[in-house]
Amino acid sequence: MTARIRSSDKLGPQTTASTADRLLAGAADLFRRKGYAATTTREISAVLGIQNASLYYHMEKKEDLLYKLCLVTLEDVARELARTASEQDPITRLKQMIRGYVTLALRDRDGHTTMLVEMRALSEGRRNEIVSFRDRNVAIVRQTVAAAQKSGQIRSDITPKYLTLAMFNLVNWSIFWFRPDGELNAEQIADLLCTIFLEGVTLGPTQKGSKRPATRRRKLTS
Amino acid sequence: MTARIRSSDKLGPQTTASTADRLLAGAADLFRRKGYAATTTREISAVLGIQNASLYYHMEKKEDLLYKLCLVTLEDVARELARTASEQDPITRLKQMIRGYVTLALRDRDGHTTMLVEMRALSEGRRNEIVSFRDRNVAIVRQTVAAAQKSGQIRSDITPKYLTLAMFNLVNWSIFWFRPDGELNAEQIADLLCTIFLEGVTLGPTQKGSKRPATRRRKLTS
DNA sequence: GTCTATAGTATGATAGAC
DNA sequence: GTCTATCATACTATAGAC
Repeated sequence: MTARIRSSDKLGPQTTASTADRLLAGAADLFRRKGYAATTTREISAVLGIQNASLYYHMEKKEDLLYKLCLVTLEDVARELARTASEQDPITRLKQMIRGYVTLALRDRDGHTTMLVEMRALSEGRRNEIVSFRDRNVAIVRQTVAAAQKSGQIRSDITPKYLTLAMFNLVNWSIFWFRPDGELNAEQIADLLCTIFLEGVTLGPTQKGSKRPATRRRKLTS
Repeated sequence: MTARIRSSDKLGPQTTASTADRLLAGAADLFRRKGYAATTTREISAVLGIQNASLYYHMEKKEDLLYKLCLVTLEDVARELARTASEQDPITRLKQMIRGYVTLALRDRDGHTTMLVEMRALSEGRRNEIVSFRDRNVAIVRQTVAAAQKSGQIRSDITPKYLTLAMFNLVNWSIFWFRPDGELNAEQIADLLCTIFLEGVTLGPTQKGSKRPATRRRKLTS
């Protein structure tokens, strides 16, 4: 079982990664930056330093790369969500899910962006498979949202469906603007988005910072 | 000055739209569903019921369609944001901006999705132009966010930059899952997201619905 | 303003040597 | 496992008739 290589992995000078892994990582990088359709197999092979034809020893067709990327990325998400299974308190579990998911997605923007926006380029059968995999992951979050409603920890005037959609809205778009060398790292963005999702941005109508002082006193961004 | 045709516009049976307008609308629809690179000029011409070559009477090259779409979509956004200029109260203005923007984006998903995700396919010069146009729009929102902080209406432990990014996160991703024939219409989604952004999802630590009863009493989704 | 015909190029993929 | 050479196809865009 060899680990996949992500652009975020800081590889040592003499790292040996299998060609299959470097292929997937290189393709993910190009797919995120240029899109799947606009990326040519020649560009992918150039990243590996091999000829276009040599790619076809490692894959059958270009679409295989996209499919595999979607699959392993969704497996990462499923694994991350499963890590929270032991937590009994719904709201604590939801926080763990959000933080874990955001951190994961921002650390592997290539895979997540490709999976989320290039999924449509897959053949119908594979697309259906990937979509239902994604939906299963979303359903796990939604169940936790519903549990947090039942325990009276989060608002119930909005259905779990839309609360969950709003949560993914809030976190997913980050993959488009996050920069690994920016002022905030992945964990900090995760905390920030988690806080906004849970608390919102409004203070009391007139008084400043009087409402939820515990989280309001320390600055979250500089 | 002829109005652009959007897929959301309910055209009467004998509507006459210029070929240029139908071209832009047809391209936007394809670009959103398949992506810019994966959409061929033959598919675009087929939507208009003309031959591939006939397209080139209306444009110079395929990229012109993408450029024009980005431009008119950003002009729509600028116009929508400008409509709030008369409002003096920062938080009220911010609400108007969010509701107006979400409603606009969801009504013209073709244009907004294309602008937001296919922008990268533009030539460098045009892309820079479009990016700075978008950034000017974002800056207008950010100023209002900053004003709402100064007036003590929203939290100041997060910088205007990240509050604004979080806001656009929350609203932009909706273009990917919103369906015009879904259970909630554009205005309802706009209200819902606006509420979550302002209030968050958390209720008090133990007591149910005791915190912000005014907005919590009526159900926002069924 | 749309047509037919086609040029010119780039693409995904294969064949077969090493 | 990678190479050179190349095929077959699809694409954007142009030329010129109507």
